[in-house]
Amino acid sequence: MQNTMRIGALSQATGVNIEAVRYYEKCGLLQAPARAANGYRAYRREHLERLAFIRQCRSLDMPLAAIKRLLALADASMEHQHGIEALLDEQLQRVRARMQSLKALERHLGALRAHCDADHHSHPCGILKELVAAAKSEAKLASARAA
Amino acid sequence: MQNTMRIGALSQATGVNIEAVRYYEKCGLLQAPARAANGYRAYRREHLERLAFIRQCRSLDMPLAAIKRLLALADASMEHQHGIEALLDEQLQRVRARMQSLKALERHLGALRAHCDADHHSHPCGILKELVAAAKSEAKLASARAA
DNA sequence: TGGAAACCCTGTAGCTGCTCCAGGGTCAAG
DNA sequence: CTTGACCCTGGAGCAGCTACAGGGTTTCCA
Repeated sequence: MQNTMRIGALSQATGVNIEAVRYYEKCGLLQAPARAANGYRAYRREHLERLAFIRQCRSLDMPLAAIKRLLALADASMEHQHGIEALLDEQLQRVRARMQSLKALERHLGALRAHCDADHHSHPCGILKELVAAAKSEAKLASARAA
Repeated sequence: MQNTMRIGALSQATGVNIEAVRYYEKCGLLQAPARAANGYRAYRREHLERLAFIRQCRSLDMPLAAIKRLLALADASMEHQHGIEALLDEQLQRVRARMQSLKALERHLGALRAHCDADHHSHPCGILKELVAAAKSEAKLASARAA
């Protein structure tokens, strides 16, 4: 038995889109596999594992460049503890920063939405007025800055 | 006095990049302004206000398409309360969903990082082992699925 | 044995929301 | 008269894919 699989099988097995698999190869994340006589890619177990690894990292929302660095570290040796911690911390920071701004955003949107509900009965669309008013006062400041 | 401004002034006043201003015009968010004899764009107060409005919305992280819809509603009349609420709710949902996934992500990363600290003294790089192991077991499942 | 369906290949264009650049024209100050 | 600051258009680039188009190959069933 030859334990190789074609791209379709790999895709099916991992749940990774065929085009994405080829994309990872093009970016140098997934090793280029051997080719069959007809030019079809012939993947082996190591590819499957590496692809799974990539997806693990992607599920942690790491950018491809970071994964590439991580793979380089892993390929080189297991000794680069420090680099890996740094990578992870970096990623954690990205995530936390993004979450902070989303929280602020949620408060903002929530306030706007509440305003709308409150106004609802008396007069139409407080939200839009709110946004427009905010924009106008911004605009006023802006034209002041300009002058 | 003619109270028109050129793109540079508008950009300066609002803090919006010149290229972004032109981009908004191209996308149909910002009305195309009149042109001076030399072809330069001549903006007026209404443009400034609209640009400020767009930025307000962008600061709420609304996609341009949503802002466009909102502007259409606003231009048509103030009566479309319902559409606007829906738009806002939609946006709120996007934000909350994204936040949920970021929270899960943070837990994940945090756990991994803690694992690393714990292992630190005994043997090198628990994280990488962790990730590799996860990838391998995923790969095993995957090849089972494939067979 | 024939022919359709399912698979594979490469290369390119599209998505979002900009940013940056090349290769020009315009205008005021020194 | 030239230098520098401003403006124009059109196109490429970023991430991380996805979705073609336009070909070749394999497989299965009658």
